[in-house]
Amino acid sequence: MSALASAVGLSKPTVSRALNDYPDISDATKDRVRQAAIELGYIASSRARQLTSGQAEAVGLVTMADNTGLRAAYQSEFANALALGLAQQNFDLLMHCVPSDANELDAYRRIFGEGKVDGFVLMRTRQNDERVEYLLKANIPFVTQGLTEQPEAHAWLDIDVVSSFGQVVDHLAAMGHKHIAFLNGSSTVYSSCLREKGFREGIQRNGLNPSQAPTFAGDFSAASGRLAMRNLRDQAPNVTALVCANDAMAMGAVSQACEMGLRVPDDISVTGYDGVRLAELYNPPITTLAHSAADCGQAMASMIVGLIKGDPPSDHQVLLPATLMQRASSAPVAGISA
Amino acid sequence: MSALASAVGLSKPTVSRALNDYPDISDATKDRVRQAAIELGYIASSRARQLTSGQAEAVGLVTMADNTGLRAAYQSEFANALALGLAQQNFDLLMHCVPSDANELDAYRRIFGEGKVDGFVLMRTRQNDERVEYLLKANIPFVTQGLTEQPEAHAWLDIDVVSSFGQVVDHLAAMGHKHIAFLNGSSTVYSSCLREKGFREGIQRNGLNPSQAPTFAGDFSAASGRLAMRNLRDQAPNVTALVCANDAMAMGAVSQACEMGLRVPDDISVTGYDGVRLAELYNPPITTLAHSAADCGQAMASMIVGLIKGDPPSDHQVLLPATLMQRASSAPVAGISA
DNA sequence: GTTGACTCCGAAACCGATTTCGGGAAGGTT
DNA sequence: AACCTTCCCGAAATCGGTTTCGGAGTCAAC
Repeated sequence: MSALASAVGLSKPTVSRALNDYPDISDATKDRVRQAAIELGYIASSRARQLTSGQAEAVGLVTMADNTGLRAAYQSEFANALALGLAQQNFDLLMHCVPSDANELDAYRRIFGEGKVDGFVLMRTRQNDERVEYLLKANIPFVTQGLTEQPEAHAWLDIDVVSSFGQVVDHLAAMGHKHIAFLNGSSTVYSSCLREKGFREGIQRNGLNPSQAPTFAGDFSAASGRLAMRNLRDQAPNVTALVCANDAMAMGAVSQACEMGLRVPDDISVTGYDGVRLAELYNPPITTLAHSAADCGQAMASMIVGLIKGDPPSDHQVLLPATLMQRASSAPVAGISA
Repeated sequence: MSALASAVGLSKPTVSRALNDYPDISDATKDRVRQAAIELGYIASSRARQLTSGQAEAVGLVTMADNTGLRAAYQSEFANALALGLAQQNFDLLMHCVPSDANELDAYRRIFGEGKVDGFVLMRTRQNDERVEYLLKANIPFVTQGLTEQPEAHAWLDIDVVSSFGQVVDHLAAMGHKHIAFLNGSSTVYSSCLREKGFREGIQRNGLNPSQAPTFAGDFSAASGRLAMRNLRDQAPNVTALVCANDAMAMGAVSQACEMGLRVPDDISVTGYDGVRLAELYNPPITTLAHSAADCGQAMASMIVGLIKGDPPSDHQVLLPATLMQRASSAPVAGISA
C-alpha cells in the first residue's frame, strides 16, 4: 500500500481513506487513487485489516469426518449455498473437520480464540448439544440448523418437521392407507422427537388407530431401513405404508422390499424426507418431503452475518416449510383407485 | 499478548520466543510461560502471526453454485477429507462459492491477493482450464484433482481412469458380453477423453469388434443417462451392457431401463464410475469403479501443504487406482452361466 | 582485575492496514 | 490585515504478534 501511496504522491492514510470512501477526501483524489489501485493491481491485505478491525470476516463450519453418502450430499449443497451467501456479504467460510472421536469443543474454542472466525454455523443439532451450551456461555455468535431445547436463547433455522410428517400421513391417509408405520432416526438427533410428534398428530388427525401405527427405531442409515422393512413384515404384516425419517432409510427399505419380492408402491408405499435431490433419481423415485439446502444455506448466511453485526438472536429464528414431492414410491392401497 | 507478559513479569518478545520454543530461552522460563498461558487461557491470534509471517496457513477451495445431487455428495466427502488433512497440519480450508455465471478467476485472484490463502485445490479440471493457466502464470501453489494438458507443470492427483474403464470392459467381457456400449460425459471435462481411451483399449484388448461398441454422448446427469438408454434401444438393440462414465448416468439408465420393461441386469448390464458410496444403495446396487474421496482429500491436503512449503510440483503427482465394485447391476449375458 | 565467552532476556523496528488528532491552505468575513 | 471556517490531507499511534540487535549478567581463565 505504501507503494501505491508513493505512486500517487499521497500518504498511506490518505490512500486508505480514499479507497474506503471517507467523506473528508476530495472526489478528485479518490478517483486518482482508485485509478492507480486498478493499474497497479493493488489488493488490500485482509490480514492487516482484520488485525485492526478485530473482525475476521469469516464464519466457521465444523464438520465430523464420518459424513458420507446422503448426509454428505446434503452437507455439500448446504455448505455451497452457505459459502455463496457469505461471499455476497464479503465473508468467508472456514471449514474445519474433526475426527469423529475428537473433542469438537476444542476446535470451536481454538478457531474462535485465534480470531479466525467471527461466528459459527452448526449443522445437525443434537439433544443436549454441548456446542450450543458452550457457544452461549462464551457469547460467540452462532446459528443452528435445527432447533434445540432452548430455542429462545439463540438464532436458528429449521424445517417444520412436525407439520411435514403430519403432511405425509395426510397424503397416505388420503390414498386409503389405514395401517401406516413410522421408521424414526436416532434419538440423539433432536428433531427425531419432532418427527414422531408430527407423525402422531397426523395419525390422530386422520382418525387412524394409533395402535395400528407402530414406530420402528432406525439410525438414519440405509442398512437400518433394510432391517426395518424385514421387521415390518414379521411384526406388522398388514401395514401398507412406511413413513421414513429420511431418504437413506427409505431407500434401504425400498431395496429390501424389492428383494423380498414386494412391489413398491403396489404392495407397500414408502416415503422419505430430506433436502437432497437424490430421492428423485431412485428406482423407483421416492416420495419425499423436500426443502432446499441451497435456500437454507443462503438464509443462514445472512442470519449469521446479522448476528455478527450485532442483531439480537431473536431476530433470526426461522421456520421453513418443506414441500411434499409426490413420486412413484407411494400410491393408493391396492383395490382403491386414486 | 502483553497481559500474559506482565503476568509472568517478562517482556512480550520473550513470551513469544518461549511459546515458540526458541533455543535462547531457558527451560525454566519456557515452563513458566507455558503454564501461565494455559492458566490464563491464552490463545495466540493467528491474524497477527500471519501478518508478520506472510503465510495465511489456509488453502482455498473454490466451488460452483450449481453443484447438486451426486456431484455434491462427492464434493462433500472430498472437502471433508481435505479439511481434515489440512487441520492435521494446522492449515485451514477456506471455501468460496461463486455463482455459476461468474468469473471464477476473479475469485482466485482476490482470495489470494488479499492474503487469505497460500494456495488452492482445484476440483474437476476442464479442458483448456483457464484456472490452471492463471495459477501457473501467477506462480500460486495449487493441486488439481484430475489431470490436465500440461501434467508435468503442476501438482495433481488423479484416478487412473484409462486403466479403470479398461477394467470394466474386462469385467463385462469376462461375463460373455460382446456388444458393449459406452456412455461418455461432457467433453469439456478433461478426463472424458481418458475414459473413452480406457474403454477403447478394453474393447481392443478383449478382441471385441469396435464397430459393435458405440459411444453415446451424455453430460454426467441422470437425465442424460435416461436419454442414452432410450437411444440405445433404438440404435443398438443388440447391446447387452452399458458402461457409463459416472454413477448418476448409470442410475438414470437403470431407471429408464426398468420403466421400459427391461430387467437389470438380466436384459442389460449397466456400470458406473465414481467415488461416492451411493451406488451401493441403489436399486439394484450398481456395479461401479470406486475410489475413496476421503483418501483423495487427505492425500491432496499433504500435497498442497508440501507445495506451499516449497516442494517442487514434480514431487506431488499421484495416480491412484480405482477398484471395481461388482454389484447387482452387472451379470453374465443371458444364456451363459457365470 | 581485566578480559572473553556464553547464556538469557529486553528495546525497538516491523508486517500492512486503520484511526485519532492536528495542522496547512484556501476562501470568506470584519 | 487579522481572524475564522471549511476542506483536505499527513504524522503518529495502534492492532498483536515476530525478528533483529544488543546489552546485562554469570562464570572461567589469564
